[in-house]
Amino acid sequence: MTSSPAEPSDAHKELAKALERGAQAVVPEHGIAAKLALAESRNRPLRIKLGLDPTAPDIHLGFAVVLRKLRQFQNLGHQVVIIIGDYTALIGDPSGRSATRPMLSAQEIQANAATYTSQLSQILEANRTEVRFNSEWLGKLDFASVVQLASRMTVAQVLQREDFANRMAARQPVSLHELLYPLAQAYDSVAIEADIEMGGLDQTFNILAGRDLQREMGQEPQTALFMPLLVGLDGQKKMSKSLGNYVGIAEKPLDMFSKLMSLADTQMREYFTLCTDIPLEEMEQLLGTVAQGANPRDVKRRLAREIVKIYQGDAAAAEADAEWMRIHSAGELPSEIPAAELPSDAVRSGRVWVCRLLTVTGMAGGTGEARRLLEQGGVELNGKKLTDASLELPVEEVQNAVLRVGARRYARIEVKQ
RNA sequence: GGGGAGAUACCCGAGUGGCCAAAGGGGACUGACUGUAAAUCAGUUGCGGAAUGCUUCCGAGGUUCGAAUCCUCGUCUCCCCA
Repeated sequence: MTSSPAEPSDAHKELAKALERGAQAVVPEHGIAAKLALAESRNRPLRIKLGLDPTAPDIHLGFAVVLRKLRQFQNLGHQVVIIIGDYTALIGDPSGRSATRPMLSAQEIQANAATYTSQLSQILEANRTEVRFNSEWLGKLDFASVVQLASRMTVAQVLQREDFANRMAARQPVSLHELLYPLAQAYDSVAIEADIEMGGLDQTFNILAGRDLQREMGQEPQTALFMPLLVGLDGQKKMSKSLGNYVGIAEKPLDMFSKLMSLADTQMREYFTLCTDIPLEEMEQLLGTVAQGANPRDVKRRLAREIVKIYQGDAAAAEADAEWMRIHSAGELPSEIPAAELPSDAVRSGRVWVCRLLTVTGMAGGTGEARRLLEQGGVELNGKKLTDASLELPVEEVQNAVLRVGARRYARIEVKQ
């Protein structure tokens, strides 16, 4: 059954190198080239597996790293198999968690999975993407089959895992059902006959368990392709929506651009590698110019522009760049300033109190905050700094005026009659 | 089934009768600096047209001149033993 796969050619190795761009690890080491050779010798596309937790879907650059990698395989004619872990979500993946995950309700899972599929199409090619729910096969297993499957893995093997080991050591509870998680994920690989499984390093145990189980069940073990987790804009934690350090792929070009420009210089290499298709040699050359004294801002602009281009197109990227320069470098006003309405009941005998102006336009959360912003010198009206919290402005002066709060919040005032 | 610990602002967390609108840290916001950032430094961070003003410390009652702090009941969380 496990006939030795064909020897990879130089061309395979070359392709594998490109596919391994940005990867953190590949197990076994030359597994990608080997799979490419296998695909060619058997004249069939590879099946690349990616398991997704149907929790909160949020397609941001971090998630896009993995999706773009999948797309790369698709471009070579391979088949992507997305597994929505609706059944495993009932267990709750213990990976990287110090506590038991809450179980999701069936409705939550359904709703999340639906949004996933629509979002995936933004990066993946639909006709080379198969979306499967693992309840399809896991739900069919009866207790005897589960027991039999479970017999293929030992408790010691499972407990070896860091998460469990740590929790045991810290006397945190580990529920029995959590021990079944790796087994379930491994069985997914068997069910869909995966050639390659992608995931983060936090998935090491689960993915390698898939290899073991496949071998046990007479299949050729999958190659594991580990992609790093993209560090978010804060430079500290992995990019995630809940941490607020993310860049969504559907954001407005200027927002995307601005967010990317706020990256720390030291994160540029990581973002170039994982979020763009710029050849690595070119990246090195660009980063090299910075070392020689070039303004890192310009290299970062290039980075931001490349990324915006991928999702919003070349024109939008160029526009975002120009706009950003206008605002930040030339210190000019943005070309589009959101309008804010000033309701008539905020006006008293032809005058508006500054604090009211700030709260009513949403620039300050309350009078106290408005006062603070004024006192701290963070408020400008038509380029004139305002600092007096008791100031009453005539309506004529406010109509159509540009209100700026802090470095980047603008509003054009529209007085409602 | 038995025993114990706890719930404080966006988050973590100190406070155990008045000196508490509540320490400290994180985060966020503002300013300075800059290369745009990061880093650093400084300030702010319940509401309030500001006042010896108002509403807060899981919820509901109570004790007291006075409660985040004490008591009762309730809700929820965690730990230990079985």
